[in-house]
Amino acid sequence: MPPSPDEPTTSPDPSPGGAGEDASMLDEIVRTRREKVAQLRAAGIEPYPLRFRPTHTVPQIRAAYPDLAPGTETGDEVTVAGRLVGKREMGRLRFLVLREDGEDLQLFCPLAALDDASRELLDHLDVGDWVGATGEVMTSKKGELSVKPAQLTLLGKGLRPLPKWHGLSDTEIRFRQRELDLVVNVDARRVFEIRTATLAALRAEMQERGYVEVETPMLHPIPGGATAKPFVTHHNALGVDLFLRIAPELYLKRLIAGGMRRVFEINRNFRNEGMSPRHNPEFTMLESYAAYDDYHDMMELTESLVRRAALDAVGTTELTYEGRELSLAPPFRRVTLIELAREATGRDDLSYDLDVAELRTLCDTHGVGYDDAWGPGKLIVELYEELVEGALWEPTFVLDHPVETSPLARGHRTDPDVTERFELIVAGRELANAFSELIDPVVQRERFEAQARARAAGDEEAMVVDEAYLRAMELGMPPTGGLGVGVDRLVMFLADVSNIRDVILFPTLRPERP
RNA sequence: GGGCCGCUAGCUCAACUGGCAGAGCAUCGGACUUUUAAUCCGCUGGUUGCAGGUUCGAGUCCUGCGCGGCCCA
Repeated sequence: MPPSPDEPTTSPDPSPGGAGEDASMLDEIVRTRREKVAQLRAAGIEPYPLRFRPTHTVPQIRAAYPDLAPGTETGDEVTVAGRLVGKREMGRLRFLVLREDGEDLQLFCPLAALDDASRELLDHLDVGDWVGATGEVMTSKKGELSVKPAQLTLLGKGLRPLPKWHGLSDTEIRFRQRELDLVVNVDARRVFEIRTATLAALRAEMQERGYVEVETPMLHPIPGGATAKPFVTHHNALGVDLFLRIAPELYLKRLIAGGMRRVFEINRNFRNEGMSPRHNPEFTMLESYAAYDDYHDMMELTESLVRRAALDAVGTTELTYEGRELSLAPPFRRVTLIELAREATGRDDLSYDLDVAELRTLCDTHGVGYDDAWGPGKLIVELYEELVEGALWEPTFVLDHPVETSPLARGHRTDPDVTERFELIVAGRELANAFSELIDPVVQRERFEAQARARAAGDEEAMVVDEAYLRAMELGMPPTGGLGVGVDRLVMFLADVSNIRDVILFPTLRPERP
């Protein structure tokens, strides 16, 4: 944005430095703290030192002295560190509160007990600063576990104020400045601890089952492995457009063709579609493939993964989600998609053999919109998704999706209209998707060509023929079971949050334009 | 993309039908040697998201825009 020509050219940085006459409160706070930095340096105290060696973390101290009587002096000397989140002054006695790893520890500071440099520092400390302390572990008269420092060390001076005890509730600031959210809101930290534990649990379960973790490309020459709109990027040296991956599926199956018996990958996928409380443009998937397995094996694997994640991350499979009870304890209900669609429409004769015209009428009856290009399979899936999916609360394996919407799944062993595929629905949302993989390269080529025709007819999400993948299949593939699990959604259930942005540290937002 | 709601001090929030923009906490100055959101005294702090309009007068009403939330597509 060019400056207006009449405006006198000044420093582009509106922050202090110039003499801000009508300084806001924030400007004043920042300026005061910068002055404190200068004063500390003048006193020989470095506000941003190189290193520090605590002997204990705050949680370790709390765990080591679980119940000392009030007024105890242990004689034990420790060195601790953390962020200053509280400061109470009582004349020549000061109380500081250090927070580390989400736990607090009081520093009990009679000025007389401190050396000169520490006293000087104490006069320039603000809530928000990083502080180290060396001293004796003791308890106050009221029994509060404390360290009585002989020495205080400034570890990093903060220039901005911390929101104090009203917390921080502005959702936009929580997402844009996650660091502030993490400092102020204990619950934010809890959610991401659950996320970390969930990822660890998923990896552990896969590794124990003999799956090897691999990394496949994020930059794809053609998008594939799912029906979704991709992000496009450009490689300058090669002079070609590349696509951020919408799914790792095809690369992982090429590894199965290459003889890697069991593989999995946990990483980001990117889909260039609308955003919502349940969709972030980049999201994390666990995808796995196992030679010799079919989708029944994948159901068993899914149940184990979900149970393991719940037990490891929150200690139980019996959750509360959005105020309702939700049990993630296997076994999960199994029911075919066509049965659910029949129940919802009251049409026992519903089948993939029905006329498109009749199915469209049925959609109209139930207020379900459709596209002219859709065949019977897609129309029935739409009926199911609109009328049933959102109402499935307890974990449910919805089985046997039609061929039309499942170009990478193999045909069902007994029913030619459908594939051996399932989606796991929990609380009305798709948590996992799996199939007995299609391993016949001739059939796969036909499926790709059908997709290409749909694409040519205007379906932007339809797949493109992937010759590299077909070549791998033509090398010969063993029977293969494949599974994808939406990690963000799993964490949402475990942490009981409704907005996907609460489980992603830095969710995608429209850029700030101050 | 559409509908609804929100945006006021660093934070959390007030401000009636259009009538002097406020409080608590934080900041700053002072008192205080066992506090726990310490307390007490005093002082600061505003482009009411942005731009325009109506009006004697707009945080409030109208139009457009920005960002966010929820619902829908």
